Amino acid sequence: MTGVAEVIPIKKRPDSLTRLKASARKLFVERGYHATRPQDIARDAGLGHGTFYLHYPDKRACFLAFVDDARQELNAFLAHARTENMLEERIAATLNALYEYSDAHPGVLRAALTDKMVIDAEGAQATPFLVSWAEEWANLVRDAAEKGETCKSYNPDIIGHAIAGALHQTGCEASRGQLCRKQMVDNLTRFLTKALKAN
Amino acid sequence: MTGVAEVIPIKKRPDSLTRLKASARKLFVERGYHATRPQDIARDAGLGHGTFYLHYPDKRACFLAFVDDARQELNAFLAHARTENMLEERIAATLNALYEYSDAHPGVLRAALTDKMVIDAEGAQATPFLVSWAEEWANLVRDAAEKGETCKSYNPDIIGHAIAGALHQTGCEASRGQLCRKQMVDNLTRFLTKALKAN
Amino acid sequence: MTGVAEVIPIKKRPDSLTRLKASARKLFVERGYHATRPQDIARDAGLGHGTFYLHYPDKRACFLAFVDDARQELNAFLAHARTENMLEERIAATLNALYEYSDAHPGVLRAALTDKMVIDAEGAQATPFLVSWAEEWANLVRDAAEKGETCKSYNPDIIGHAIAGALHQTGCEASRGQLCRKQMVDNLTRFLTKALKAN
Amino acid sequence: MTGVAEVIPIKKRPDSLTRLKASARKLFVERGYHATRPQDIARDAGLGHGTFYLHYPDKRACFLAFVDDARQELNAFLAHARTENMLEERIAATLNALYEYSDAHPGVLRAALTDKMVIDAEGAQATPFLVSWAEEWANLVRDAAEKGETCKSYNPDIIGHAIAGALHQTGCEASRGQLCRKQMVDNLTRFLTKALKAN
DNA sequence: TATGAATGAGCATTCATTCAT
DNA sequence: CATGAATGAATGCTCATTCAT
Repeated sequence: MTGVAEVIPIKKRPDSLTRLKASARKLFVERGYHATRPQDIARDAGLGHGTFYLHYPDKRACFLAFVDDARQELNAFLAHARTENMLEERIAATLNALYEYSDAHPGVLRAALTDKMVIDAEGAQATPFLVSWAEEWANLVRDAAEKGETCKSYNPDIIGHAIAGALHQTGCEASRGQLCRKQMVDNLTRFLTKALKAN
Repeated sequence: MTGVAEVIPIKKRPDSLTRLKASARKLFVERGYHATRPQDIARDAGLGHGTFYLHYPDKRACFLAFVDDARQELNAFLAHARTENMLEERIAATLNALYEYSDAHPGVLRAALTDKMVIDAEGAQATPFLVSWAEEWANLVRDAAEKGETCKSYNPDIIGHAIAGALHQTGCEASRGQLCRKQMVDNLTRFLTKALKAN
Repeated sequence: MTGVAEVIPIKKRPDSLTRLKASARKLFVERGYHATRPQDIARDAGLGHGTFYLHYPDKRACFLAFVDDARQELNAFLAHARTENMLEERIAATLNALYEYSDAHPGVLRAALTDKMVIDAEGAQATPFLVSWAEEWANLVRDAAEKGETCKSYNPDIIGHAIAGALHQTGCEASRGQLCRKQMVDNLTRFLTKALKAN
Repeated sequence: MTGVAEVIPIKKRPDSLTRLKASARKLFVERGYHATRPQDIARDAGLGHGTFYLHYPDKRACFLAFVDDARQELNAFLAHARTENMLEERIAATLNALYEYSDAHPGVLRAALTDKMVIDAEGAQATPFLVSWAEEWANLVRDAAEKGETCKSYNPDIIGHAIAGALHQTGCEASRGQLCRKQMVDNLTRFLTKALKAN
């Protein structure tokens, strides 16, 4: 009530974009792209639905922004996993980071990995999330091969896609609570390490 | 009017359901679920759009029927692969069958594997295609483990999902023409065999 | 009630397009383009608003069709006026036909002559109604000049526009009931004849 | 804070109303009434869009003010034309003034003469621009008739509307650059003079 | 069995206007 | 005076589905 007190809530309440983002994420995860109306997002954020269009040109852009945010968030989680040295450690660290993210943001990856054809039969999402993910695994495989840690006769691109797909699918099942997290990391680490390692 | 008369036009033209199925498949593959209207399917089949509802209660049922047909078709392709004895042979045979099917029906798997949330936020597809596929791989892993061909410490369900996901993702990329079919079968066979085999 | 009776109402009731056209005309005349919603037109026609889009791709097309119908209708009225020989007679006949049409369809010309910028800031109506009208008067002036009936030093295009504008404006006022029809035809006939005639 | 201090920034920059007026005119001319949003006007004027409502109660009022300004501006142009004595001179002077204004403010007349129904299906614009214009011509005709310069058997109101319409329509075409200005004044002066003069 | 005109709930989006700062 | 985030009624249009023929 005094001038002094007013200093404290520097950011009194999250601004509308922040709230829209949170609501968009929540609803895209819960209901999927097609079952979520811009109006629902705005209402969930406690805003009039005109406000939605103050921040996004259209619904598609909002979804794409959600995907991009998820991508960056996940990258932050995965970043420290890349510092590991040994292949097996790197795989384990990556899987752990991945499932940590999944736990922290249940369903987000599943929603964000939605095939772009679902959103827009024509449009071109810069690089579909899964593809960029596959590329990262391909690089990991390539690097390891150069270091002699990995069987050299693999085509890294193919293996990259295979790994990305395996993780996506197990992740989806995990997010439906069908599979035990700990076991999953353990099994997949051993599975991938065994498949990849040099000898 | 008599049975005799009916013999003549032995099989003039495929009946309407058959034609609807073909058109539905074509359009679901080309455009995806949401961008395909019942009307488009009927028109593509050369039928009035009321006829669509003579054969399907609604659009969702039509899509589900399409998925189910694809599942059965694929199973027929995969059937003889199960007769192989050795793990590696079975894996190679399965992959070959899978990609043969993909070649014969480009895009069908991709479309049929559409996440059910895309179709219907609430509804429960009996068993999602990918899940049933994962189960089959889980069984293969379980069987092989019993025979001592496979590392016994894997949880077959987890590994089943991982394999299904890997195949789905590589299959999608293949259907976009990004990866070479032959190399893919070779790489994946070696990758999976190495990951699975006992020692 | 008998089969015989059923032959009589060959066209039982006007089909939906006919009714939409009538309602569109009525509402465009009464309220103008912007204050008329496709839904209003359909409702006025006793149809669901989806039906509107069975017949027109959009509201603009419906308006343009209305304008075109009016143009053709008016042309039919004007047709016999062209058979007259002497300039003064032709002018008088044209004016009479014009105001007959205006009486038969009050407000239609006013609405149909709506500047295209009002409908669509960008779009290009083939030939705006008033312009095509101006061209007809330009031709009349040109013909008369060749026959020596008219002062030859006029630029027919300019004069054509001037006459079209004069008739449009007087027609608008007439349709608001401000000016007496008979007097108007008489005054304008004399005015135009005097302005045009050779000597 | 004192009157003295206020003298210094004599007229730093046009005040906001002036700038709004200029932007409103520009945009109403370029895009028409319906395609111009209050927000566009304010932004074009370099002002926040709340400011618009400090000066006008609503968009309609702004448009009406634009029309009124144009009317007064044009009157100033036409004023000296009224001082001419002979009918033909007065007509020529008026036309010249009119087209001078059109050149100085291209498109303004066209926009300002927008039929009031376009702005507001119900509302009553005090006196539509074209009507007041027609009245002025009617007065000119009446005056000339009293002086014996003009054929007395015309109804001045009808002729006034006819002339106003003719000038409007030719003006529109001129503003689209279809007709030559000089020729237009010459042709119309002769046309009107011939039509009006006593004998 | 086949048709396609008709339907209207529903959707994405716009825009004139308000009001707290 | 000035601002611009916020609003929500309103709009043009789509599409899964029905039903009279």
